[in-house]
Formats: sequence, C-alpha cells, structure tokens
Amino acid sequence: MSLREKKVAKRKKDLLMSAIAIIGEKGYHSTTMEEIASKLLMTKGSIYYYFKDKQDLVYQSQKILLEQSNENIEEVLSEDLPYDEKLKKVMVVHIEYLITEQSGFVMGTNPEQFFSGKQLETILMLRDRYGNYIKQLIAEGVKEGVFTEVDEKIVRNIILGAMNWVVTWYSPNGPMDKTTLAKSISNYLLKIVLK
Amino acid sequence: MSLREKKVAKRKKDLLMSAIAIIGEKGYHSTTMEEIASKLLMTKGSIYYYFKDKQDLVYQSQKILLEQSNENIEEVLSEDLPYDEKLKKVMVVHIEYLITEQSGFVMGTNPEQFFSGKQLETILMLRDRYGNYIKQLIAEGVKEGVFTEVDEKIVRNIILGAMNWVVTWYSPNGPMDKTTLAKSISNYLLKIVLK
Amino acid sequence: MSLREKKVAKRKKDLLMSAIAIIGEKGYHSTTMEEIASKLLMTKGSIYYYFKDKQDLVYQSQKILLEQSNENIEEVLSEDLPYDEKLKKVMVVHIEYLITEQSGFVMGTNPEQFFSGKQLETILMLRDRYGNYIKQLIAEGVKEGVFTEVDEKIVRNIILGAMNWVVTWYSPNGPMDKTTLAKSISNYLLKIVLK
Amino acid sequence: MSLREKKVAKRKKDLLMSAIAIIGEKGYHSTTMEEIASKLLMTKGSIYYYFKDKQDLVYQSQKILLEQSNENIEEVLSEDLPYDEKLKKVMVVHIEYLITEQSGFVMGTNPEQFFSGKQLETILMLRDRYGNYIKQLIAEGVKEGVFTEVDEKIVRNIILGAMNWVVTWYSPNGPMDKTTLAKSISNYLLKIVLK
DNA sequence: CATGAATGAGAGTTCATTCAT
DNA sequence: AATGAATGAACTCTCATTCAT
Repeated sequence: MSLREKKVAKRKKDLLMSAIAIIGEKGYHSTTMEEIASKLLMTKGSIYYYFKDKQDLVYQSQKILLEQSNENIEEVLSEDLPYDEKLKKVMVVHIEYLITEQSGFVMGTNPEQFFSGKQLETILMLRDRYGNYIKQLIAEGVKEGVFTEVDEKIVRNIILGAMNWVVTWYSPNGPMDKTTLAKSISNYLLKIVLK
Repeated sequence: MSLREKKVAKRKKDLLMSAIAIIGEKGYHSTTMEEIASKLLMTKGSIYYYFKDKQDLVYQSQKILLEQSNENIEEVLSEDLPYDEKLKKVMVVHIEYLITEQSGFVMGTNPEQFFSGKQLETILMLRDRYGNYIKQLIAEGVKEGVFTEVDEKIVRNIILGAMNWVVTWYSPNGPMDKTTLAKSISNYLLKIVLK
Repeated sequence: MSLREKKVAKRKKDLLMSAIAIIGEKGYHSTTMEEIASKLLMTKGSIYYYFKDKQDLVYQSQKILLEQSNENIEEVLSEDLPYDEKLKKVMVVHIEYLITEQSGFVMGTNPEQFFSGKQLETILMLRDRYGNYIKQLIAEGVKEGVFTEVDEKIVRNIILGAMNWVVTWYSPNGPMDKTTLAKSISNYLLKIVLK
Repeated sequence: MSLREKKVAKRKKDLLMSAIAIIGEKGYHSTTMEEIASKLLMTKGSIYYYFKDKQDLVYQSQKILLEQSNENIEEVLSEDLPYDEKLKKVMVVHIEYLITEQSGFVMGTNPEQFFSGKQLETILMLRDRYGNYIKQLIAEGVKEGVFTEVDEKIVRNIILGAMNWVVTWYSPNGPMDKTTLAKSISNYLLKIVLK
C-alpha cells in the first residue's frame, strides 16, 4: 500500500470513528454530516470524497464494529481455556470493547430501521455470526458437562442483552473501572449456565 | 368530566398509542407527524390541537409507558409472595408488557438523546423509580436470606438489560408464546440471585 | 369537482405554467424550484405539496404541452379541408402555439437527457403520435394526388425542424406579428410537398 | 511554436473535442468537468491548467465549432458553381458536419442561456456571419433569377432550422448514410427557393 | 504539468409547525 | 375540532474551483 493509499485509508478510518462516536451519542438521524466532519476539522463536502453518501458512511462504520467484534471473539475462542473461563473471557472482551467504542448503535437497535438490501444482509450476517459463536460456546459447554442444560438461544440472548445494555448505564465516573465492571457482570451471567 | 372533555381525552390517548406503536417500530426521527395522524385518519395539523409539538407528544407517550410500568410493578410488589416468586413475577410482567406495547423506545435508549429540561427529569425520575423497585426487591431478598449476596445495582441492570433486549429479538412467529418466553427468561435470570 | 379541488387544480396548473415559462427561457438545470415558486409568490417548499419532486413537475409540464399540441392537431385534422390547406393550418397552429407558450423545451431537445423509464416512454409516445399525424397527412395528400411524391418521414422532420426552430429566432419586436409569420413560414414549407 | 507549446495546443484541442462530444450528448449542465477530463484519462483538476473555468472551456469549444462552420461555408462559397448547386452544397456540408460532430449544442439553443458579455457577443457574431452567408447566397440567387422571390431572412431561418434539427432525429442505424440523407434533405429544401 | 484532496456555494428535499377557514 | 395549504429551517448531496505537493 502506497503512502497515498495509507493516508486515504487513515482518513477513512478517522471519519468512521468520528461517525461511530457521534452516532453512538446522538443516534443516526440526529447526527449530521457537518458534525462528523467538523470533529476532524473538515467540511461536510469532503466526506463525499471518501464515502458515497451518509448511508454508506454509517453502514461501513457499523460494519467495522461488528467485524472487530467477530475478530475479538474468534481470538478468544481459539485460546485453550475451559468452557467457563472461555465464556467469561468472551463476555469481558465484549463489554470492554463496547464501552471503549461507545458502540451502542447497531448493537442496540433494529438494523432494519437503518439498512436495507445488501447492506442489511451483511449487517445481519455479521450479527448472526457473532451470536452463533456464543450459542455454540454454550452448547459445547453443555455437552461437555461444564454447563447445565439450557436453551442456548434464549440464554445467548439474555447474555447479549445484559451486556449490550451496559452502554446505557455505564458511567466512567462510577466506582468501578471498566475492567472490574466487565468481570463482575460476567461472573453474574455465568451463574445462569453453571451447574 | 364532560362528554366533550372525555372525547378529547380519548383522542389524546389514541394519538399517544399511535405514536408509541410507530415510534417503537421506526424510531423517533423516522416517525413523522403525518404517520402518527394518518393511522387515526386524521391530518397532521390536528395533532397540534392536542399536543404542543412533537416533543410534547412523544414525551407524553413515553411517560405513559413508564407510568404504566411503575403501576404494574407496584401491583406485583404489593402482593404477598416469597421474594423469589415476587421477583420472577416482576420480570414476567415486565417482559409481557414490553412485548405487548412494543415499547422498546425509551426503555432502550438514552432519553438524553430526545428529552431535556423538565421532561428529561420526569422521564429519568420514572425510570429511576422503576429501577429502585427492583433494586429494593433484590436487596430485601438478600437480607432475608432468600437471595445470595450480590451487588444490587449491577444485578438490577443486568436483569433490566436482558429483559429490555427482548424487543430486539422476539418474534411472534417463534416457537414460544410471549408468556412462556417471559417465564423462561425469568427463570434463567433468577439463577443469578438464587443461592 | 369541489371548490377545493378546483383550487388545487388551478394552483397545479399555475405551477406547471410557471415551470414551462422559466424552463423555456433558462433550460431545465438552470431553473430552480425557488424561481418557479417565487413567480407565484410561493416558497419552494410549497411546490412539494403539489408535486413529488422537480422531475415530476417538469415531466407534467412537458406532458401538458405535448398533449395540448396533440389536441390542437387533432382538431385541425378533423376539419373538412383540402390537404394542402389542412397541412398549412396544422403548421400555422403549431407555430402559433409554440410562440405563445415559448415551449421550446421538450420540442427542442432530446427528452432522453431529462426523462427515463415510464416518463420517457410517455413523452416519446406523445411526440411520436404528433409526428405520425403529420406523416399521415403528408402520405394521404400524396396518395390523393394533391402532394408530389416525397419521403414522408424526412419531409415531416424537415417541417418539424423548421417550425420548432422558430422559438430560437422569433422576436416579438420583429416586423411581423406571430400569425403573419406563421402563415409565411407555412407557405414556404408547403412548397416542398406541392406539385 | 515550440514543441511544448504544440503539446499544450494538442491537449487543449483534445479537451475541447471531449467537451463538444459530451455536451452534445448530455447538455451543458449535466456534463461535469470530471467526465470531460476522464475521457482523456486526466483528472478534472488538470483542466484548469488549460482553461480558466468551465465557462471558458465550453465557450471555446462552441467557438471552434462555429469557426469551422464558417470556414466550411466560405470554402463552398468560393467555388465556382451555379446558385442552386452552391446552396445545395452549403446545405450538404452543413448537415454532414453537424452529424459528424454531434454539435447540436449552441447551434440548437439560445446561447443567451449559457454565455454573456464578450463571449456572447463573439458567439452571436459568428452565428450571424454564418447566417448572413446563407442569406446573401439566397438574395443573390434571387437577383440572378435562379431563385424565386422570397423573404431571405425567413427562408434562411427555415433552412437552418430544418438542418439543425437533424441532430435530434438522425440515427446512424437508419436506412440512409449521412451523405445520402444530407443530399435528400437539401433537395427538398431547395424546392422552397427554386422557381 | 498533473493530481489528490479539500472547499463552499447552492441545489433539491423533508418535515415540524402555523393559521385562516 | 379539524383541515388544507403554506412556510422555513435544516439536511443531504453535487460540483466547479483551488492549491499544496
């Protein structure tokens, strides 16, 4: 990748991050192109050099988040850990990532409200992939006798809900730092599946 | 209340319900006054006879939801039940109400995005009241030895998150009816606090 | 048609006429919604109460012109006149209408530049219908021995071109009024087909 | 002219031709600098090295067309031919040039829509010059008794209109090649002035 | 010379809001 | 009480234009 291309990639990434942050805070419709741009000292017109339109920018920003989430979980899954510890680590990583990126957008709403067609498909696919990883992990833990018998889908959704909800109530000024909090939450959730 | 006043009150309620339904489906900004009105065969201009502006309409619609939720929980709390069963019933009622009203809006996002000033205060107050009921219930259950020692705030938030998340994945076409589902979820969540 | 509907129809017609006039003068792209509206002391936003978008407004304005042209020619064709006089009258009416409405837009450009899909189809159909009337008239005149043998298509296009071109050079300040001019042009063009 | 200057002149010519072609097809406003440039594998920024702005580029492109047209007609006029054949040749050359360059742009619309000031003056001057050549030719033909008595201005405009209109209906896939067509049209038009 | 990147003015469009009827 | 019609502010998007490299 040439220097130029790197610069473009960097700028794109910057814009995506800017979009993620502001959309996470204000929501899709309240976020204007102006705001996204001005955070980087650009003007709104410039965004269109990098992205086709607002849809495209937002879509890509959400895609990145989901892709990163999938990478995160894949790494944890590949580690050699007992099922209970693995599930716990999955949760901790998820919560920490969520808090770090304030990425409560797609995670926390119907993507159907914002995307359609090919874009929606991709988003849903990435979401499903992520969900399946957790479901599988639970199912295996059950099969191996580490976890108790549960409906994997429902428990997966309970866990996802509890974790994603964190962005609505976490405050950096609270008594716990994000890692401690993430561990605490994970411990409680683990009780659902432990024998 | 005169007949005329009753009619006005009825119309208001209709509009609030219409707003709740559409906003629950499409989100605040994607919902237009036109849509809210046309569901009742009115024109958008008429709404302004009943409500000051969109803000006001939405605010009141969300207030109703939260007030009803508080009434729901207060009724359950007043019943004479053991702590575990009481908490379970609280959850079941919450989930059923959520699904019935599709009221995932305020429940599922930062009210700060949409309200401010006095309105925000009221919404937050109602939310807090609801949250406190659950926190108290947990705390008492712990004190009485029915529940195990837990951080009531965190567990409360876990429970709320898991429950509120339901609206994003519940499908009426799924294998479980909403009551069965609500019971199932509640059972799993109960494990967090049970000894 | 109720009074209300009449008013709406009137307003629509006004907007179409405004659009025709300005587009005839400045062209499609240089004509702004603002200009079209302000000619009627409205604001551009109001246009969208009557028309879906600019495309729609322009399309309908051009459709009206072509439909009126077709009605004009149909009326002349239905009259009981010898072929040469009939063709002459067709031309006179065409030229006068053109000058009156300054309607050189669709008449004078590729509709493909501005319309597509169903709209383009309709425009082309109306254009073709008009062209066919003239072609038929020539063909019949030839068959009846009033006109000399000619390629009807080419002659039709020559006649249409000469007539439509008028809008680019006619000046109301010239020595001839529009009727005299129209008659003069028609006489010259008639020589192409006369024996 | 140095090599460098020659290169610049060549590049300029290329850009003008590119502009003529695309504008002929899509119209002034729908043609972007990007398109004009990309046809020559350049980027739009480069255009500004050769032309002051879009106006300038378009103006020069239209000027070239008109100048070439004038040269064309001057050459024909200088030939030693009878008036009828001369007029016919003028028409054939005009039509062929039009079709070859698809140059229906300025020829086919009010230059007032696009130019003003000095530029407009020049364009109009070139147009007038061209028109005058034809008017003169007709007038002389009349005086010499080859043509019948006609209003030279009106007939000139009829002829120009019929010819310029060709670009809107000529199709390379039609039954006639462009020379045959040009001759045919010219023959018909000649009938207007012949005795 | 050429380009990549940025700019900003201006266009079309949406929609909450108003108000005479 | 309701509505039709109009408004205007805000937003997305386009594109001619500029300029450092």
